[in-house]
Amino acid sequence: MRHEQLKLKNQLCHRLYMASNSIARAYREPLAKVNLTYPQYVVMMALWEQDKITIAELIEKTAIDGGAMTQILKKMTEKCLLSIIKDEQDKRKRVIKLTQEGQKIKIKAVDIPSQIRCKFNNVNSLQIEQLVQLLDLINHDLKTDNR
Amino acid sequence: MRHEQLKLKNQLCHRLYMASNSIARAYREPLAKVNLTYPQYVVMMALWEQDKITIAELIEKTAIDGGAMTQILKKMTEKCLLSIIKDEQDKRKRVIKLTQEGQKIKIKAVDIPSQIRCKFNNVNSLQIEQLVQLLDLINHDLKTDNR
DNA sequence: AAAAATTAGTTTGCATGCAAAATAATAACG
DNA sequence: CGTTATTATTTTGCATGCAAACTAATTTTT
Repeated sequence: MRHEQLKLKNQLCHRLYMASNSIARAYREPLAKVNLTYPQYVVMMALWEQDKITIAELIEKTAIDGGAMTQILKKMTEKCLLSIIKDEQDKRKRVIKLTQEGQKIKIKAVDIPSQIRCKFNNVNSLQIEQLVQLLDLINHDLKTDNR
Repeated sequence: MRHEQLKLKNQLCHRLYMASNSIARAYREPLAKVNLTYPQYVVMMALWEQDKITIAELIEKTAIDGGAMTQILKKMTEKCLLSIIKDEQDKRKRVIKLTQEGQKIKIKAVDIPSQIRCKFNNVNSLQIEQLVQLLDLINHDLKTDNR
């Protein structure tokens, strides 16, 4: 029966909506201690993995919206976490580079993911692994679709 | 090794972030045809399930932020989808009631979830079921924590 | 080489999500 | 019964997510 599908509790999208919001909320407090918002943290993680990358590459890695990225990078520049350098070869491009301050914060932020994971009392590692794989399938299907 | 955890592709939160955003994006186009945003649609689904409920109950069911809810309901009132009625017993409370227009839209919106599900070419029903169950575990652990 | 198309980023406007402060009304308490 | 605490909602301020329009620089066409 189609109306059964319309119930909120049967909707994958609503589960994702809640899970995504509540995980972001869980990150908020620990991230506040290092003065970062969640998307800013995502940018930091991308740069800790690979520094000196283009804004376009950063958008690709983080899946953060381009318009939002401009604002996020501006604020992070003001906090002296990174600097935005013009590319001399291609003057349209800009390269993002962590400052020493930005590199140092990594030490404080390394433990945050495991702190969050501690909150999952009723979810074991195997289940998290399954969850990640299933989300990958979803992400893959929707990525190829949205174009 | 702890630094391995910091990689974006190993982070549950980032998968959720991407999946939640891309599902919401997938809903955008079909919802635009019935002139609804995603959170507005969530409110509609809650009301189709049970009409004439309190704002607090609506917040509970939808997990939408209270501050946002006020704005969402205001816009939906302007679109004549629902009306906000003062509760005479307890004048702090307000009851939300669908208009005829709001009830009618259900017919057009019933098929949207299955339209989205069609996009999951590489995910079968069993996997979606698993995903929903795992997300429930996450949501449960984080809900009991965030208080 | 000049026009057209494409690419990299930025800006703008609208709709949340969220924390915190503010309101209004009801319940609790001494 | 009047003061205090609690509850239901709203308001405010900040940080995105997203679509669409816009700018600047580079590449492709003709």
